[in-house]
Amino acid sequence: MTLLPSPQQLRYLVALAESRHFGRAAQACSVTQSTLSAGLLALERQLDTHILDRAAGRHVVFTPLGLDLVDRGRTALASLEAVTEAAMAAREPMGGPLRMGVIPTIGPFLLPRLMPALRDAFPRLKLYLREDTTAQLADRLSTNRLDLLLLALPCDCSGAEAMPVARDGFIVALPPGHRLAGEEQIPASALATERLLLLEDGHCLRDQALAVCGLLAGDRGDQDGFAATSLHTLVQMVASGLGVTLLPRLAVAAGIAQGTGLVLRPLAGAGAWRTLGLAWRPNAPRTADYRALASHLVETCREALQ
Amino acid sequence: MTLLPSPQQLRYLVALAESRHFGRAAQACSVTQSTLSAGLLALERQLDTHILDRAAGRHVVFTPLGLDLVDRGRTALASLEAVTEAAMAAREPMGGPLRMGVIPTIGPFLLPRLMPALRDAFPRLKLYLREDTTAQLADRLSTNRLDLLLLALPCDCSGAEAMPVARDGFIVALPPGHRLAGEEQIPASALATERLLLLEDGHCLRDQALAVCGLLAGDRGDQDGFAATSLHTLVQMVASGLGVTLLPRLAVAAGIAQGTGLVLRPLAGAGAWRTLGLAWRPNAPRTADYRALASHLVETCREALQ
DNA sequence: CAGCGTCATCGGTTTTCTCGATCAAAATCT
DNA sequence: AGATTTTGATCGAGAAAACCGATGACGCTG
Repeated sequence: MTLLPSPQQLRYLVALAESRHFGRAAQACSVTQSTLSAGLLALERQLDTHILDRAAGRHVVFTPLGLDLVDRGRTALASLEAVTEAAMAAREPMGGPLRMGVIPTIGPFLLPRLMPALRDAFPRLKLYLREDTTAQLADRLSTNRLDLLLLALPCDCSGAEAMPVARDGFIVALPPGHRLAGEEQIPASALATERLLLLEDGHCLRDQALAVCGLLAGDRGDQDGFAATSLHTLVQMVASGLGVTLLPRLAVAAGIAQGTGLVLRPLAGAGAWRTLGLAWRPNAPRTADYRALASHLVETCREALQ
Repeated sequence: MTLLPSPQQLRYLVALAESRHFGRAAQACSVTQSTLSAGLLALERQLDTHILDRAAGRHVVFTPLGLDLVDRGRTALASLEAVTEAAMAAREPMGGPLRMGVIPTIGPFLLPRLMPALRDAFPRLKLYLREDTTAQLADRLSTNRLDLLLLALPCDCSGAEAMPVARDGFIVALPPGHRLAGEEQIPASALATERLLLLEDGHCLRDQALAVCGLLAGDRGDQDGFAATSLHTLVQMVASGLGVTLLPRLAVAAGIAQGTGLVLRPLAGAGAWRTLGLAWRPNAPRTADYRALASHLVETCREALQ
């Protein structure tokens, strides 16, 4: 039988990798520096390898193998945690802390509605939130720093399991008095000749808006070099007559354009929406919780979209 | 900080799941029965759950959660092993034991050549072999019971990383005096009217042979209910005039048809071959070794195919 | 009902883990 | 340069955990 590294030692290892400082790493592990030092030395002795380059002056320097081991240690710890988490989840559903990532074009408009509903439904649920772009969230999901993502599907989170929860329609936002303001609905083709304002690169809404207009990403290169950093600034830009844009109905329903005088018209056409959904690691210990959360989200989204 | 299960406890858990007997499980873990029993109780206490259904009379019965935890424990142990293995692999490349799976239409013809070459090149390598069908091997790869597969690509080992090592051409095997025996090469179309003998279902060579003849699996349903269980029996069947077949060049080069009087002609056409390759789990601790092995295989295959 | 097989429990021993204190070396300050 | 501080390694002692052998409890079997 192989000699396995102890979870403790792995904790020391990854803590050291994160702080690059024995004392602080020890503090993070709630042990003394001597304990952490001895633990790491024991690990090196057990594996019969050098994890740290102790010749390298003052600072903590990992060997190439050391960095590899840090990575593997992290995943090993995560899989150990999955065992206890699965047990906890079975003992009391929706119990422990849940780290959820949300994209900025959903979060501010759905969460204010979602959170109270969840507090009522699952009083013991502790929901930690992080707002970031799809790519960033996907990275954090795959590296076990997030448990659950709320974003637009399909997302290229390799290997993730996803579940759709709602269709979010696109709304065309026009400055007051715009030539299209008279229409009930606006077909995507009518936007081809308009100056279409978009979020800056990295926001999935940008690509989805372009796609629904039949354009490729990069096709339309922010002619004036101005892209908005949030839906709120985007709305302001439209209001100052710089152009038109597409907003998610969710944001409109949450009142993003209130008081701006903008003209809001649904985008016409069959595919004039994007899919919102949850994504998580397959084999995650609490998939049952996630599915329950998803069905709650379906309800909340329906309400939020009127 | 979460309380993690100890690797020891997880070992006890999976050992018990495998033997369903405390005494034998303890023996497998090289501890006494009392130790294993106490360890499992401690685990149940730590996780505050019931893993075993102790009301269930005589035999060891797991709760549903218990079975889930066994599974998660297995993967957690595997990821811990990956840490030590990565260290060992870095210390001495091609060092430790390597569990390789091979399909039956490659193994018997390539391994006799491969093994001596590997022994020379990597004297410290300990290669454990298992011969089985692609599906079985893929299952064992994904459940960490095998490290490396030698098979025909593409294989549907979900999530596996693969590397091609050779093209193995198809050879048409005809009974002596067959009407096609005069040809230099035989086009796939000429086989459409022949009685094509194949391996039984489950062997990938069967599907590949059908595909290269432009037939779908199931198209040709072993009309007489007879399918061979190995290439050797297949050769015997052709020799007794029951029909014709396709053999991998590798098998022919290894002399599978020697002494049978069979007429052997290359199959003509651009796609008249299949790809042999290695497959392994991505993030496996010894991918460097696997790649080195792959390049050795390229050489051995070239030689084996003349 | 006696005997056997199986798992849980108990006391004692060995091993491992951890702490506080101390040391040596490098970095920083004076 | 010399003193001081910072940082990681080391040491001895105490605490905790793992393990073993023996024993107990319970159900199954003959």
